[in-house]
Amino acid sequence: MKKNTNIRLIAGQELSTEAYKGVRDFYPEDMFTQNYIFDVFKKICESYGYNQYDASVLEPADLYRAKSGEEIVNEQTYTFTDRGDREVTLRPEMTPTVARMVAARKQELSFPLRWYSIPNLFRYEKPQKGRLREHWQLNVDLFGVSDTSAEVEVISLAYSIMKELGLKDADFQIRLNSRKIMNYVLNDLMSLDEVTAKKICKLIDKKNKLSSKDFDNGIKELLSEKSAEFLTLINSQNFEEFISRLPKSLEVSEKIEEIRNVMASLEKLGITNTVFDQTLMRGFDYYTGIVFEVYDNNPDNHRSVFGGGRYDDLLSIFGDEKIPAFGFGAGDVIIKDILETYKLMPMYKPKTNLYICTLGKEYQEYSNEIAQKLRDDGLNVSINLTDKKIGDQIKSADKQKIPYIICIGEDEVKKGEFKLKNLKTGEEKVVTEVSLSKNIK
RNA sequence: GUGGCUAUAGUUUAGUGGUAAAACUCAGGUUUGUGGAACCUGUAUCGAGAGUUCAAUUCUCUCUAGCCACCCCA
Repeated sequence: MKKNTNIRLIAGQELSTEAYKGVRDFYPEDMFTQNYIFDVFKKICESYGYNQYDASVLEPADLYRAKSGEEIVNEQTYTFTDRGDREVTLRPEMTPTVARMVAARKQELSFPLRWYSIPNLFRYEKPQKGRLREHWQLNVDLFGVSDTSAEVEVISLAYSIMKELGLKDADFQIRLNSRKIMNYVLNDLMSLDEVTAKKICKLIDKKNKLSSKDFDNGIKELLSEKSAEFLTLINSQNFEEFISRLPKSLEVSEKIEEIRNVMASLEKLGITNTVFDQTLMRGFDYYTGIVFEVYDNNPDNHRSVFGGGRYDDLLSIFGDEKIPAFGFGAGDVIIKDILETYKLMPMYKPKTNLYICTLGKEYQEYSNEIAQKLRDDGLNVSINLTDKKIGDQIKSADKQKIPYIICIGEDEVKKGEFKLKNLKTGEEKVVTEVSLSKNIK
C-alpha cells in the first residue's frame, strides 16, 4: 500500500489530500469536540428561551456592501459571480443575515425576539493559527428590547455558557464599556472630527498591545494640546476614577447610570466578575450603546472569547424603522483553545455502545439478529465484518474506544448466553440475550 | 495584502553534495474463543516544479502549504 499525500490520477495529474487552504477537516474525534461545544451552546441558549435559526452560506454581495463597504467585500470575502451574473458572497458574519431575516418578517414576528444560530462563516484572509478562512460562531441576539434588561439577559447567558463549559469566575472576566460615554468623550468633550475620532478609537483598541509610551505619543500626535486631559481620563485605573473626571451634567450621569445598572443587575444574579474598561472599543461602528467582551484571564490565552453589544440602528439598512438589538458572537476556535488550556475538554467517546466480535462468517446472520434487537432497545451497535482473529477484533474495538464487546460463536448460539466484556476494566459478565441491553445501560 | 521563518515515514524529530536514521503509531505475521505484551516484516520519488553540478533530500529560484508579526478584525 502506497502512502503519500498525493493520489495519482489517470491523466498523471495529482490531487493533494490536504484540505483547502485555511479550512479544517473534522475527523470523528474533532466532530466529538465540535458537537460537545455546540451542545453546550444550544443547551444554554434554549434554557434562556432562545430559538435556533439558520440561513444559507450564500448571500447577495450587496448585503455586505451596504454595511461594510466595497473594500471589505472585495478584499476580505469570498465573492464571485454566478452563472446568472449575480454577485454572491459566502457569508463572513451572521449579523446582516439575521437583520435581513428579522426585517423581512417584522410584521409577523412577536417581539422581543430571542434568536441564536451557530453558522459557519468565511473570510478571505491569510490564515494563521486560530484565525482560519472558515470558522463557526455562536450568534445570540435579542431584538426589540431597548432598555438594559436586554444587556443583563444576554450577558448572563454568555456567563452561563462559560460556567457550563466548566470555567470558574476567576478564569475569566466580563469587560464592559459604553459607546455612548465614549462618543460623548470624543465628540462633545474633545470636539473631534469624525476622522480623528475614528483614529483615536483604533488607538484605544490597541492600547493593551502598545507600550504606554507609544500609546501616549500616538495620542499626542492626534490631539496635541488636548492630549493631556484625554490621557488622564483614558488612563484611569477604575470606573470611579474615570467618571470622577467626567463633567457633572445630567447628560453624562444618565449614561453612567446605564452601565452602573447593568453591572448592579448582573451582581444580583451572582455575576461578580464584571469590570468597566474604558479601553474596550470593539472593532465595528454599528454599536450604539453598551459593548462587552468575555476575556480569558490566562496570560497565555489573553484574548476575547465572546464579544458583542447593542446595535439599535442596524436594521434600518433595510429601510425599516429601527429595531433595538443586543447580541454577541463566540467563535469555536477560541473556545476550543480555552478548553484545552484549562483542561476541560471531555475525553473522546464514540456513540457506539457495543461491538460484536464474530468467530466466523457462519455467525454473521445470528449476530445481525442480536444487533438488530439491541438497536431496537436503543443501543448503538457495530458488528465485525472482517476475517480478523478474535484478538485483533477486540483490539480494533478498543482502539475505537467502544466500551463493551461480546463475542459470538458456537457456544453463544447454542446457549443464548454471552460474555459481556467491559474493555476499560476487563471485567466479564455472563448475560442472556434479554438482559444484554440492561447491562450496557 | 506586506514582511520573516519553516517543510525529511501516519506522528515527533536526526542527518548528509554520492538516493536516508530513530522513537512512537499503523498494516501484516507468530501464540489458532478474548485486546493492551514480546518478537519478526513492511511503509519516505526527503512538499511540488525548475536550475547549478558528473551527482541535489542537501545549494539557488519559483510555486504550494504551515507558523509568526503587521494589516484587518465580522
